[in-house]
Amino acid sequence: MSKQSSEETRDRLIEAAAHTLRTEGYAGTSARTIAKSAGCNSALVFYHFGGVDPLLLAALDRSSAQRMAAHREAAAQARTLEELVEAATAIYRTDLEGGHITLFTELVGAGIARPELRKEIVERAEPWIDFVEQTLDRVIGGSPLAALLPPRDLAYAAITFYLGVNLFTHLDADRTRTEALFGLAARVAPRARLLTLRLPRRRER
Amino acid sequence: MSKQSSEETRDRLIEAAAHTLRTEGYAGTSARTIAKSAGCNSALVFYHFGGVDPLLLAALDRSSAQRMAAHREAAAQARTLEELVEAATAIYRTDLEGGHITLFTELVGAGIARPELRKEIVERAEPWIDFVEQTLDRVIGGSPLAALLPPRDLAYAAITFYLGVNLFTHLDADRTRTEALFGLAARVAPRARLLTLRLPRRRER
Amino acid sequence: MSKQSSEETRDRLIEAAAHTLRTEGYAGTSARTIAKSAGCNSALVFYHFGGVDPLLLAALDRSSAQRMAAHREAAAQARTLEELVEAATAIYRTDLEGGHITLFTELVGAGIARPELRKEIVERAEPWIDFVEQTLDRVIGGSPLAALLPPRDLAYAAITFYLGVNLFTHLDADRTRTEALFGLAARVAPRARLLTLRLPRRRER
Amino acid sequence: MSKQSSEETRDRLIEAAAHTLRTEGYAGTSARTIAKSAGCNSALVFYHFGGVDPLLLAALDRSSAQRMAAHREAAAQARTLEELVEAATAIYRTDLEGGHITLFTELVGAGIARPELRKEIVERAEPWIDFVEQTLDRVIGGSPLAALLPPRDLAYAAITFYLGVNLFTHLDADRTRTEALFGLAARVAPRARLLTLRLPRRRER
DNA sequence: TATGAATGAGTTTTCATTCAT
DNA sequence: GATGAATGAAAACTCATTCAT
Repeated sequence: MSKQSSEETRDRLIEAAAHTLRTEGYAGTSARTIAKSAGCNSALVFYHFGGVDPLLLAALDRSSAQRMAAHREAAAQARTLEELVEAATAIYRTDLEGGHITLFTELVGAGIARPELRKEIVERAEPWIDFVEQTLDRVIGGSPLAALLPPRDLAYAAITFYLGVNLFTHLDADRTRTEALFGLAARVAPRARLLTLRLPRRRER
Repeated sequence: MSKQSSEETRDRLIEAAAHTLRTEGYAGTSARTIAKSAGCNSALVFYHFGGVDPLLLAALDRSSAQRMAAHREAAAQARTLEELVEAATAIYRTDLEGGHITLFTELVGAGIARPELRKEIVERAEPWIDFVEQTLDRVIGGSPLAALLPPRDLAYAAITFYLGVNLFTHLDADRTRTEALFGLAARVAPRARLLTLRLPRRRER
Repeated sequence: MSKQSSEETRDRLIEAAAHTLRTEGYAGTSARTIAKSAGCNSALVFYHFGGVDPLLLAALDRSSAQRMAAHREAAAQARTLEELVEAATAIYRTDLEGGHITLFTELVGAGIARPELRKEIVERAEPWIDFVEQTLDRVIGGSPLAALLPPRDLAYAAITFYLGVNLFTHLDADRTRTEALFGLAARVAPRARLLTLRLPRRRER
Repeated sequence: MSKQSSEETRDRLIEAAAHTLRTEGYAGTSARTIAKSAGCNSALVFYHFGGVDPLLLAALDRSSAQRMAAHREAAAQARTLEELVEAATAIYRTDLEGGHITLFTELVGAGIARPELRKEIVERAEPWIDFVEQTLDRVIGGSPLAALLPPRDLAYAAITFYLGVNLFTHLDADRTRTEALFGLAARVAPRARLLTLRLPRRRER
């Protein structure tokens, strides 16, 4: 019926995969449901991507690429830890509205139960850890704080935390709780450098 | 063939469910695989528990009850934030070795894609948030630190973080990274009260 | 818990079977659903009756016995064909309200698909054919009408018709249609004897 | 293994469904038994028809279409009520031999216990009521008999009766009884117009 | 008499995947 | 490139039935 370019079909499938994953969840996402949403035959999922999971990973990659470009720019503006927390908060809200969190979390959830997926997911987290590390290094690198909290570890902590936040946001309908976490971070960030002061002898408690 | 007490069979099924979930993941866990592992007929899963998910939740409940008892005791020993971080680190290691993290994380992962499960999982997280809050309240309640970091919010942060840690531990084979996070916490904890000092005017960066 | 007499339990099961059949239909009637409604263990269905179908037949027998007693009395009042049609109409309405039609029709429907049941059902129709035949014989026996329409055949026709009526009443929500059938019979009955007049030569149509 | 045209497979499935329903009854008719009889995979029942019941209804529709075409022609030949009864008798015998009665009655029986099926079955009875009404209207319309026995009501009575006949034929192995019913009708039909004569005063009985 | 545990066979349904066209 | 037919495996779940107690 339709003589479309390969590229266009792949594109439609990726969009449909992302959409289905976001609206139906991984459990409701199959070659058929994706294909129906894309308006094409489900065999194309295998023809173009080799399977359902590779297609979903392609959707994740597209989502990640978009976010990475946008977030890199946003993070580049931050000069202090406070600004960085502000940026992270904005990033979280953008990700949430854009459905990226849902997309990502659904795949993480699926990966938990499927070793093949697991590997792919973890690989795709590395660039983000690097990104956060580089950003932290730029902002606090060389400072006494960086000596106490090495950017690499801090990056890993941030990503781990963000993963938990994503999960909770997804599981729990109550958004105020996750928002409170960013509020907490905003209150701590400007004080973080205090952590590097000389520690007075502690009075017995 | 052999008529056993209900309790014993239920017990075997719960153990088998936990074991299957830990070794095969949620994707490999079905009434059949559980029953095979328990050495009984798969219809018993429905007879005794009404379905697969209720059985898995029963397994989670058993795991949670055991952990809650043990961890409550461990946490009760902690008098300072440092000791609390130490306790949390020990808890994490115990949970990891005991397979509790895998069990819990598999169910969280499954819950992501299944709204019915989601509800149950979130409900089962509440007692843990309460537990952490109470513990924090006992240790830092009334201090200036508690004013900056309200135990309720901190508890939520801790659980969120722990959730992220569980996930990463489960996804990523490399355990040194998660261990590093606890090391970070151990270095920060004794300095946390510095955060409450008066903030000197910041030099322009 | 309850030490009841065998008779009482059988009774409760029979009532429960009738009730379940009426409200849930044969498809929703199993040893378990009946037992639950009777408030006893489903194994008792087999202990007391040997299976689900024998129990349902027992329920049918009880229903039939009640109806036969009542209907025999009602039919005995009828002296003419008109009165007999009136009585039949009343019987239909009573059966409908009493749930007998549902009970019977559900079993007939089940019997259609199950040869073992079929036999039992047919056997249980015989006394009714006899009853109708006897009644017709009393009312029109010896008359010219009986020569044209032998009571035995007429009885079989009536039962067949009643079976069809039961079925349609059960399948079709619109009761006015079946009511119209009885209206038709009421109009024909007083004229039936006209059928026995000498047939005039027919004009070509 | 072998890729055939959709039409051919659908056809085989419909034939197999009709055959299974006729020989095994609704209780013995499942996606598996049908597919085995059709020599194909049982998933095709769902692929092509969406379920077992839709397939069975398709089989009924095919059977009905064939019968409607043939019976319409046969009924069109009848000019008098006698001829109509003859035609109906022939129709009954044809339906019986062709297995249509079994097919239809099995589905009616199944519909009794299944509300979803019920609706479909009743809908499929309407065209037959219309057909009988039209035929009666053509044959006795405008006559005094039609005033006494309105074709619409008579059609409903005929279908109800035929339903009962189908049922009894199906339940009871003894065909002579149902044959006797048609004999009865054959004797009454030529006399039916007598019903419209003026009713003489009845002697007290 | 009554119970509840247990079983095996059966059901519908969905899925990833392959393949001829 | 794209389609629709086909397949086999697997899922959750229900049922009649048996049996030790």
